[in-house]
Amino acid sequence: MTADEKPAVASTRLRKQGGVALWRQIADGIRQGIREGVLGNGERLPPETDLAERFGVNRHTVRSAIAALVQEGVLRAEQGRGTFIQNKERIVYPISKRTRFSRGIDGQARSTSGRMVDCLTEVASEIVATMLALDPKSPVVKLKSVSLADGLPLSSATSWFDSRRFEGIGKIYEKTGSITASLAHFGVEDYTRRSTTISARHADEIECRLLSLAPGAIVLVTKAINIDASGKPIQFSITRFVADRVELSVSPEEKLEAL
Amino acid sequence: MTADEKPAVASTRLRKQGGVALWRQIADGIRQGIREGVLGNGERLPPETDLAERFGVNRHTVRSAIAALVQEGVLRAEQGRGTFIQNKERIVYPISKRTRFSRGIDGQARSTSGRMVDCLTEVASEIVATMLALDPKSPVVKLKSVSLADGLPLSSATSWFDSRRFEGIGKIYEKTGSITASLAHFGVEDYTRRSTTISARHADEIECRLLSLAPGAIVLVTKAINIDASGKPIQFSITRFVADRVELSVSPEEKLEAL
DNA sequence: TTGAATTTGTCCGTATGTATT
DNA sequence: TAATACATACGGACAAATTCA
Repeated sequence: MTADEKPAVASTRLRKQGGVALWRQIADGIRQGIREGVLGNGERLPPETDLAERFGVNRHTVRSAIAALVQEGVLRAEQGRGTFIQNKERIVYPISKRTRFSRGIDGQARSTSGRMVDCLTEVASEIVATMLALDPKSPVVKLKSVSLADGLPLSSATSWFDSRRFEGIGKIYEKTGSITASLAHFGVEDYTRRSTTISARHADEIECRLLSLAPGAIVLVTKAINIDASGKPIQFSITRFVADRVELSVSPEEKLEAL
Repeated sequence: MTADEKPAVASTRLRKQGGVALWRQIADGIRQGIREGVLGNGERLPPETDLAERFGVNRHTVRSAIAALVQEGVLRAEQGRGTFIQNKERIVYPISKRTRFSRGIDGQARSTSGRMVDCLTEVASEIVATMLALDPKSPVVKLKSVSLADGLPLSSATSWFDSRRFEGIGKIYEKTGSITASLAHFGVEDYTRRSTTISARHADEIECRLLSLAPGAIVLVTKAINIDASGKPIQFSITRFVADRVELSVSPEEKLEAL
């Protein structure tokens, strides 16, 4: 280790002041260091023990600060390796009358892919039946999938289809990796989005596992209904986007119609 | 304390098992208790010391679990009072060509109000100038406001307007509490939304203070451009919604046009 | 392949501060 | 004022994952 290496973070010895908790002051210090560009994307933070010594606090106090920044998505901690600055560039995902997954993120990532996680036929819940305008307890196909961009998980989607109209859509999707192509296989030439609702919350355990997220990560949740040319609902889907990697864009129709 | 009070949470003595951290097991236990309705909305959790004893762990271990659930928005901790179950009902906020704040949440809350936080004239940043289609470094009015529903903060918005066209819009907004009314005062009969982008992240310190949020809370961030009848941008705004209280709805135009 | 060093993760115990009741 | 309950900070110990000689 060289003696004159640049200080990764300000090392001003902190003391209780102004009623602001020490761990908050440390978190702010690291956040500022990142904003000022002292620490670039992907770079490694000094070990917790070093930081503790520099700030003149216990290791646990530094850990509280780091934990908060991991929650915010500013840092990423890896056991045995270190703590790193987290890239925050987001892929823009357009939501419009003609929302299509592959079209949406086309060109923004070097590679995109989709993988089916699960597919089964079940009895429609009250919500699903309403969304698909089916009789209560109609059989529906439930299809769960994960999409990746540049090898990293981007979103996880659960879709429901009328089982009588789209029986076996899971197998088609498994082959094509595309909802649009799968629907076309059943004679759906075109479909449009009737409605989308958007909310945000922390990812639960299952989502963390499926999307390789740290506990406490945020997901952007969209619930959407797609309808065919005659206006009949054909797909109800709940998609959980990794909030750190995605920005949704509600664009005017004309732009995408031109495609 | 009565001897036969209902157990607020399962009190199975936990031990290291399956490689799952103790504090995670406890968090899952509490989460499950809420899902199963053992703990209702607003009810108080037993004190940390009690929980620690019941689970057979140190108080800090329980604190880790509670901290995670506070982050998730499941619980709310109040120093000196206790820890409570957090209400999670959301207000639906429609986003469409004719997005209007007051119209949007009308009828979903008993009362709504807006308050101006700050208003000043500044030189447009590169982004703001681009969004408003102004020459670089043009003077712009920056207006910051907070909206409440049923007395609780719902969102905080920062808007920019061309200072030459909308000079003094701050004073009008302060009186009317409505952007639509303020713009009408400057002869803008009608305006529509050109674009909206939506992302989610943790609230920063300033947002936590302004919106009365616990550190670690999530905000849904929308960036929007409104244009007048001739297509000229008149407002660029960044709105931070409290994610626990809001769900955005991208609705087809026809519905709101009918209003 | 092994094993030591490094680094983050979990848990315990204790003490003190601060807000509420 | 006193008791209660959450917040912060310190110290120590060991586990688990990674890296590297």
